[in-house]
Amino acid sequence: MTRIKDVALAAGVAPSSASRALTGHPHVSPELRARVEAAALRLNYRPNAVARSLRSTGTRTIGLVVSDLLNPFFTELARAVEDAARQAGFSVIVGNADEDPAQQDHYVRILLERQVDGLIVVPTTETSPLLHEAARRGDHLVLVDRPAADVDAPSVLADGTDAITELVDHLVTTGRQDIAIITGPDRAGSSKHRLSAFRDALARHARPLPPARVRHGDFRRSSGSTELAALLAGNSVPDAVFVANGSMALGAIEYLATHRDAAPLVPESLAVAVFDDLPWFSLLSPTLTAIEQPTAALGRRAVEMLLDRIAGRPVSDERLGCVLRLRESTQRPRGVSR
Amino acid sequence: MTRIKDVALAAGVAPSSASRALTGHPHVSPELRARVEAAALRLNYRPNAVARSLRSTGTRTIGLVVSDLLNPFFTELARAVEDAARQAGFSVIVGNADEDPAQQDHYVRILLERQVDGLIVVPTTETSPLLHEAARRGDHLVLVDRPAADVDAPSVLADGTDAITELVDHLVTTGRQDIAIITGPDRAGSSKHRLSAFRDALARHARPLPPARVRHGDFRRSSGSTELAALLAGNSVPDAVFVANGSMALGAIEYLATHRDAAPLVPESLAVAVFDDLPWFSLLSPTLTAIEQPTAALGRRAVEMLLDRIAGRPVSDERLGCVLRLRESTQRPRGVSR
DNA sequence: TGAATGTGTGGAATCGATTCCACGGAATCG
DNA sequence: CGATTCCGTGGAATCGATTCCACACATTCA
Repeated sequence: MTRIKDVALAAGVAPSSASRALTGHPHVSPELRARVEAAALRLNYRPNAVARSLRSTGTRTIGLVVSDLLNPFFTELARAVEDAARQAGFSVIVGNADEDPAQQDHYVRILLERQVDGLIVVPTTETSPLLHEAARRGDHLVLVDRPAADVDAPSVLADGTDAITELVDHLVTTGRQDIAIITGPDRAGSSKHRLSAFRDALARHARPLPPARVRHGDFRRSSGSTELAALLAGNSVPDAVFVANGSMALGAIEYLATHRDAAPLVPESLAVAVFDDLPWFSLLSPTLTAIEQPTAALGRRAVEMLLDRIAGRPVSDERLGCVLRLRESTQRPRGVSR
Repeated sequence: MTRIKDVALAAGVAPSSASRALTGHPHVSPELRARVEAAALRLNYRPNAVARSLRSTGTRTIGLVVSDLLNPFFTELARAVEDAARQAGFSVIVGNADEDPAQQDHYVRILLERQVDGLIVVPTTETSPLLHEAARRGDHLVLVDRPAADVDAPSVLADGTDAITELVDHLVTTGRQDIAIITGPDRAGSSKHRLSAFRDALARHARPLPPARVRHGDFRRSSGSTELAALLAGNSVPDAVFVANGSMALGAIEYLATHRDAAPLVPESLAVAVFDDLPWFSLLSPTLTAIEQPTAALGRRAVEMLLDRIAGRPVSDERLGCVLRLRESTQRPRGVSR
């Protein structure tokens, strides 16, 4: 491997000068710079970023720990983070926690050992000792999509309260009587938040949300099927269901499609709505009512906030709004008024 | 920050001994090891992976450069790679080339500078001077999903020839007369391969594939719409179309959905089939015929091959088969025989 | 019992770059 | 015109860990 020493030798200068020439230091004569650059090119020199990072502080790398890479929402988030990071000259190391707190900790630890300049995390749990400790030690940290109560770090979240309220209003005014929710695990902040926004919205219409109408999935595809099946198994079944993320929605729709004869008709006897909008929702029949999150914006803002933090600029929490996309799956069929 | 020197001091030993104790070196007395471990725990010592990598060779990191992270196929691939890598104790740095050869080169360069132990690349182009050079220099490299003629590196590809042949047979025997293809850019090896398998399969039935029936998209969603629109714009339109990847299929279906009145009926007057199967294809009506790739297996094998290569074990190319999933979108409606 | 081998430990060299410091010469300033 | 600042450069220290080497001591073997 050719090192900077070799380049310096070939150019007839000291290693220190070669380094200055190649990293664009101000006080370098054009003549020397040209000689060094020529030598570097001739020797096909590739700087060793590991050595560089050791001496100078900073790796120009940020770590991203997401809770489930297979969920298209996080894919898009990761993509946005990667994009924004690259534009700022940073690389991204991605860790997939798979909704498992232990695996999340594993990645946080690894990434910190790798001396990432900062960390963007979608916390799988609301309380995490390791994240708490990292924030306390002054590691640069930004939380995204889900809050974490005990971690002292800024967060960027999608605030779905208004959209959820609007959705519930729509369900109630179109005559739905028995409204259920399939939400995520209680340990996830986003899950709790969506549930309470939902409950509050129902309360405004003086509707309670009985425990039997709250199902906790794990945010993964298969739990969408299972939990919907559970809801439909009783002898009194709901006439509307709100699914708290896209992956579980896929599972739920699959359940409906594979049990077409036994399952209630959508939207006639069952309204379906989803938190998180996916491109193919409008290709289904009926098309699927969904709440659209500002996914890419979340990723971009997370990176901006992290870079601010790294640069020592002040950073505060941020909430981005969501938009309700009313489609066929929550429509009362024509003429069936009550 | 606490360094190993501090731990050594606290434990009353030399840094070299501390290092041996913590890295599980064989000749260390249990007593000393215990003292060092206690000190490390007490000081909350976190080893600096950058420094470690500089001295010892290897970063236990592999680089993955994919051509388009938003394509669910690559998401799943990335997920599989990440999974297999983690199990082997490696981290993954992901770069997204966005189907742009320049961006691909950018990432390959960055990742090599970061001293990744190996590189898994989905090449955007069939010939890449930088990859060629990297392979020549002996950097560990594995290509996945698409071949690259001039790069001396092992590859893992999904071989769709049989499935494509089967599909074409099915289209021809169910009476389709005018069969078209929307493939990817010519620079992508996978695109060329799918096109030629398709052409060969037609040729067996003595069917030519006229230039007007071959549309080149860019593998992205929007080009699916545009190219299908172009096919349907002429005064003679095809009665079957094969879309060469999932993202373009999404665009194509969107086009059909938004032009429902003007567009031909599927499958009655237009059969639609896709290379790459996505979970929601069977939720559409009509459900979508697709060729399923062994996506996760591709990712796993790529990692295994890369690790073999790093360990100096011999590695050879691999081809994994695909499966045709016949669904409604290519079915002749009952009674409309010819 | 003497030689050979093995074990546990400390000190110093090392990985490859950046950066601090010093120094000579040029430019600037009062 | 002497003093100060600035510029360009080389040599050496440095980042934090691992690993080579040497040495003291214990063990094994012939």
